[in-house]
Amino acid sequence: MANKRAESAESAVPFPNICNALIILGSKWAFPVLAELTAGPLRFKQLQRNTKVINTQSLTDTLRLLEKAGVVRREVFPTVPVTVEYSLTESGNDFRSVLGEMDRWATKWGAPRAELQ
Amino acid sequence: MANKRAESAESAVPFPNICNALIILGSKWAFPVLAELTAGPLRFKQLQRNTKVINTQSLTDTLRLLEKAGVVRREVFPTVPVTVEYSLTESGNDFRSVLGEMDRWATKWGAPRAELQ
DNA sequence: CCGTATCCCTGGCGATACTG
DNA sequence: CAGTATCGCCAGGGATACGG
Repeated sequence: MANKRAESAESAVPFPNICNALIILGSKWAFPVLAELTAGPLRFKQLQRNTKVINTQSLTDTLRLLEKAGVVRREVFPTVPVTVEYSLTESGNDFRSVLGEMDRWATKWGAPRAELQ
Repeated sequence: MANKRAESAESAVPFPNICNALIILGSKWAFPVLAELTAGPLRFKQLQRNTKVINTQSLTDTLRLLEKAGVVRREVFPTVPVTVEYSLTESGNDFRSVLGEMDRWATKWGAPRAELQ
């Protein structure tokens, strides 16, 4: 077994700053919401319809999370009834490169189970 | 409000193939384990020590998940007592570019809450 | 050393009802 | 329309004990 590290290993984790990104990707609905918003701003109800299954509570939770993470901006327009629009911030837009890389990888390696049993 | 999409939106999700990647990133310990393995093969106990907090059950669950996802390879050496070594597959190694992109993003946008309250 | 087998327990998610 | 307020559930994670 070609393993030098096993005997002398120290826990020096690569990619130390990823935590923020993981918080986003960890939440169940964060990605679908983000994906929807990459195509342009949307309002609450519209997001709810597009992401399909999601219920009110989960959607608001997700949006609050993404706001705190700084990737989504919330704008209120004082119409009657009130209109609220969600859009990506600059960092949110930049996050697309992450999603793009994930997509490239997922496409390249397809269905994993198939070929390696 | 500059929103054309809100009125006519259809749910055509970008990045349709990401699901596999999300399965990996979704599990709590998958990333730390993956991160450890990017530096080289490790044995079970060593992984457990390096990733610190993790317990036996969670670690095995995580490793089985990563095996099924095709990113981790498990090799048994019939020593006494038995030795088991975990390493990244080709797709597992390629996954580093995803982690790298996440790291780049997380580093660039740092601590989110601070500046944009 | 490398796990499997249990049990417990928390928080994320779903569903529903209601307010500004 | 855009949420807040509750409640219940249960899958996933933690701790421990034991087997090959």
